[in-house]
Amino acid sequence: MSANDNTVNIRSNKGGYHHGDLRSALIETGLKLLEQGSAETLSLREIAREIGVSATSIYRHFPDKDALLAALAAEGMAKLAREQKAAAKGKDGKEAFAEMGRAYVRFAVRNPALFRLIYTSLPSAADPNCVNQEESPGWLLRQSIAGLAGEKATAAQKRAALLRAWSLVHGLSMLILSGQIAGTDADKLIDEVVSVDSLKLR
Amino acid sequence: MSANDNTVNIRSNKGGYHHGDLRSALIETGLKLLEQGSAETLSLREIAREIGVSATSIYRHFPDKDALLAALAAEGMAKLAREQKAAAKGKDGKEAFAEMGRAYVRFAVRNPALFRLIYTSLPSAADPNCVNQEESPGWLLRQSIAGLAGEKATAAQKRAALLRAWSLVHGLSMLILSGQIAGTDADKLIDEVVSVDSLKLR
DNA sequence: CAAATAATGTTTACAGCGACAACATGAGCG
DNA sequence: CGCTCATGTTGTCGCTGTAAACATTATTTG
Repeated sequence: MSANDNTVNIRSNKGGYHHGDLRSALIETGLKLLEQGSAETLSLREIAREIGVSATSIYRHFPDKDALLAALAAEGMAKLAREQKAAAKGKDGKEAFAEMGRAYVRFAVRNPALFRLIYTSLPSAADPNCVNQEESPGWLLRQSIAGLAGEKATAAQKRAALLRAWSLVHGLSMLILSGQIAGTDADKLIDEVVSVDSLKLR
Repeated sequence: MSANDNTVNIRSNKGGYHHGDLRSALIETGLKLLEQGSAETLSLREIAREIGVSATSIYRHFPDKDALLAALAAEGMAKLAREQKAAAKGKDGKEAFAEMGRAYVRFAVRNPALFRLIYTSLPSAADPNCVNQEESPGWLLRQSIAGLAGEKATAAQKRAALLRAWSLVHGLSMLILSGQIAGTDADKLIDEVVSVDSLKLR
């Protein structure tokens, strides 16, 4: 369920001094604690405590807190991208896009702290070598939109369409998370907003 | 430029023990420091230091840090609403709405930390007695959209139109702030996205 | 296989933070 | 003038992130 999906070659805590796969454990528990609190209330010491390891051991795997948070964000981004793909699987065209949008908002609602973290742009996340590429949610939306925008759409038109689509789902997600949209069912909201007709695609 | 616009009836630090209008000073300096750092990096002690007052004096005016942040957020919300109004002044219909959208995004870009704070929903900001009403940006958008949506639009249609419009500008703002939209001119982005045609208004 | 070396985890320590309690000051009212 | 209470201060606590020095184990190498 976590980290890099290698079936964790740990002996998990064979008995003592060395943990085995602390790095994965850090990310895993980090994500877990993120489910019950924001990224700001998340503390390195709490993670360490949870794992049962000294507070400073973290620094053998990450230069500082931001680096760990960046790793969590990358993990979350991959998870979001996976869910988007899964939601659109089997569909194509308009429906594929709509399903991706739904998956996007649903992810935000179900993982508020993680979602916020993803889009909080710590300095480290702006690294050019970072995951801002193939696996990013924006990329996936781009692909689905590109197919939608029609053959004779210019590059600029496609770009604008992507921008509108992404802004729409992202904005809806954020507004829901910040409690600005009073107690309405999230799923209904998604359908109201993420209807392909609402995007000027061509 | 700050607080509640009352021309600060302070003697500003007449010489000693009592400051005069610490509460306003706290908000003012809080907003100032927010311009060069996030809400998380903002510390009560730093604000106090800046004003030249002891760290704990803050607690004579706010129960805790969240309360001060909530006050800053309220201040920011009012400022945003003011700029929206000003931008739409003299215009009406589609243009009024477009100008409001532009003002919204522009505000976000120019006041990133403050904008984020506004939509961070501290528990205190969820208070029912809070400013979530008339002066809120959402409310203003609602008004302009209501006018746009046509006479025979149902309430549900109007609600959906508002939701789409707000999501669009909010999402664009957030994406820009999080650095997801690579180095393009913000003003151009606004015009690309916030074109009334892109909203399914009727 | 044994010794050197590198990787990983621990202990100790420090400064900065938010917050509480006890105390000091002085403004406003009788 | 003197009381009172709002406002500002000092001292302290437990928490945080993180640096330095040290301990333990894995891994490489002779």
